[in-house]
Amino acid sequence: MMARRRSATLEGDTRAIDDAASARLRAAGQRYTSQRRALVALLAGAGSPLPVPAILAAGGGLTQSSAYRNLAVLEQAGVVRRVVTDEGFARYEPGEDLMGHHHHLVCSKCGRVEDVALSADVESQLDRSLDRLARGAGFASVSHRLDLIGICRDCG
Amino acid sequence: MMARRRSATLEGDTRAIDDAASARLRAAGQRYTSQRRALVALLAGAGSPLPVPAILAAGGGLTQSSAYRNLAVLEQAGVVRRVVTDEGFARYEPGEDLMGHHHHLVCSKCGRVEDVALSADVESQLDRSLDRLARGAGFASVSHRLDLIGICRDCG
DNA sequence: CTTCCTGCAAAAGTTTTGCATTAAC
DNA sequence: GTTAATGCAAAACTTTTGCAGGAAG
Repeated sequence: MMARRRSATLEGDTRAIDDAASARLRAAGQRYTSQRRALVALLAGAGSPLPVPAILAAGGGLTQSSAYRNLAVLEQAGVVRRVVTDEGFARYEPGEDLMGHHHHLVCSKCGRVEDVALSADVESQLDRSLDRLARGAGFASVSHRLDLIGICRDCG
Repeated sequence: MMARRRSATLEGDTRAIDDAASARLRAAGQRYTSQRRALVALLAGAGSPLPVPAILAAGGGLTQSSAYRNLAVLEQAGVVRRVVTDEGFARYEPGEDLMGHHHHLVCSKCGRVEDVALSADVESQLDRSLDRLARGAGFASVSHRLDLIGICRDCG
């Protein structure tokens, strides 16, 4: 079955994500330590962006300060992405090009966050519209962040 | 010239926004004090969402705690909206139905935020797609938040 | 006069930083 | 061996809360 949609990204492939992370950190002059490896594996397997407390609770045995420091390094290397919601704290997920471009369904009651993808044609039409809009406003090299806010099945 | 696009919202009309704010606060059992009036006027005239330090610096003479408390009250009454970016602090703007539905152009270098609107047809097609997507995931009553991230003319 | 709002001060929460120690290359 | 990563503790920062005094209805 080759029905899985083709993609230029590494999607759920943990091994490939690990390799990419290694290469990018090396390129950035950073070491790929076991803590960082564990962080990347945890985020890659999570299916939704994780807040720092959840990362600490996952048992990797890392300190709060190391978590923040390593996440910052991984973010700068383009391996992870910092996701903000209106919860008052940040969440982290693998970078766009590792996970594939996607959006978030956010429950406004419980804060639950789920990954979702837009269909390719809607996404590309949106991209074109946003590009035009941004150019008109003098903004360059535009990406976008689209979140859906609603009530999840458990809270509804 | 009446070329200004028709809209069901109050858009830039400060007087109408003030009246609406008054009505909503009364309906919520809250008073429309001079501080709150000043807050609403400030946000309505700003053209982009303001962080609390900027609100304090605007000279209204209000305290930090009063600013946060009043913004929370105004948010619950549906008069203002709390906007989160990845800056580590929140910004505030007049509520959607007062300002009109719009999005934000965010400069990833300097943090500058500008209001922009999508064309009506792109917006409505997007709405339909997102509704379908959310329903499929079991989410109800969905709104969306779309930000464009790029480099502004001053930073480019 | 009763209720809510305001200011001041302290607390709570997340994230950052300093410094000595340990691990990676 | 040299350089960078880690743990612990303290600090910085945004936001929230307690409480006494003051304004609004």
